[in-house]
Amino acid sequence: MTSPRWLAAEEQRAWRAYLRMHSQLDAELNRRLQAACGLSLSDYEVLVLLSEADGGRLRPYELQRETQWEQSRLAHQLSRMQKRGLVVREKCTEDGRGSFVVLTPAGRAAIETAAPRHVDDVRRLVFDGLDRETTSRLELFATTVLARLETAPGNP
Amino acid sequence: MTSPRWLAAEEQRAWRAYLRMHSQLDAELNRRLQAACGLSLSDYEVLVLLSEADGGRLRPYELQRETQWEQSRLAHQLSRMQKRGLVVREKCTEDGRGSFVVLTPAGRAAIETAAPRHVDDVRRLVFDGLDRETTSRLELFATTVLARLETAPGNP
DNA sequence: AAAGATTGACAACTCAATCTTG
DNA sequence: CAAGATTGAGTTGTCAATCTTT
Repeated sequence: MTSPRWLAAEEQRAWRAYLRMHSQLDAELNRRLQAACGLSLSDYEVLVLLSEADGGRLRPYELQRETQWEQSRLAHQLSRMQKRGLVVREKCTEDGRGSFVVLTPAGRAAIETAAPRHVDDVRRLVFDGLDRETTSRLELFATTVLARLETAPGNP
Repeated sequence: MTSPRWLAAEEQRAWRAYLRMHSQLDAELNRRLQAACGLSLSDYEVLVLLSEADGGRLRPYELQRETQWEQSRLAHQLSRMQKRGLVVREKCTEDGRGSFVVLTPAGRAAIETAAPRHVDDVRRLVFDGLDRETTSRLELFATTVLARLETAPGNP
């Protein structure tokens, strides 16, 4: 039995700063998107994927693959968006089990209004402050952790 | 009227990787903490702050300052934790408007069990994969964005 | 009125269960 | 049974309103 391996001082600082930064940034981006366009970041993510897809239509499982959300989270999200008229669901003729999610004109209008604004928020709050080296390290950090998550051993 | 300034390709990649990484990591840390200790990350955060405080007691506004949460989020969180016996609220005699949040023995036991496990998860999923330079850049990234958030201009 | 704090209504997420078709 | 997808119950977070004390 070994005593717990705590984080080194630099790691502690980095971790606490990271946690605080993320929650603040996420909240701020959400507030702005909500205030300016009446969309949440989740709405935005779905709308972006649909707008980039051929015909503005995707199968739910494709959306799930891209977003990496829980299946039921996606279903609830789509139901809410449908109720607000941003998307509609259609039956899939090829596979009777499946369905399609289709961007409505209102949904397309929403994302076209929201995208430039949101990108501008991200640019100003994040990337305008970062040099190339820090940006590239950010990507390295993210991809490194993602790789570790994929091979994640359960708690032994 | 200028056309929107989109993100550069490296920025896009870094941003998308960052978003995906965070949501995956957050979910995984939450699942592990929940499975092993029956605590959420929010519970954990409150318990850490209380356990580091003198007498295991803090005023709600102090918790709010540290967590940077919305006032009502904190109040709801504390009510739930109180219902589960992790904390209790006491009246503040000095200031009739205020109250104290106090760690119970059960709350202290919970954080003492959870902390080493959770730190281990963070170490294994994150820091064991990062070299000193990347860790230091992570802190720089976080503090830079935090600084920008503090001077955040509204959407002009 | 402002500070400290709580409440209620509603929105969003998680987990487990369910339904339908392949 | 497995794949694609949805539903319902319970938890957590947000916003606006409220209450009490300074």
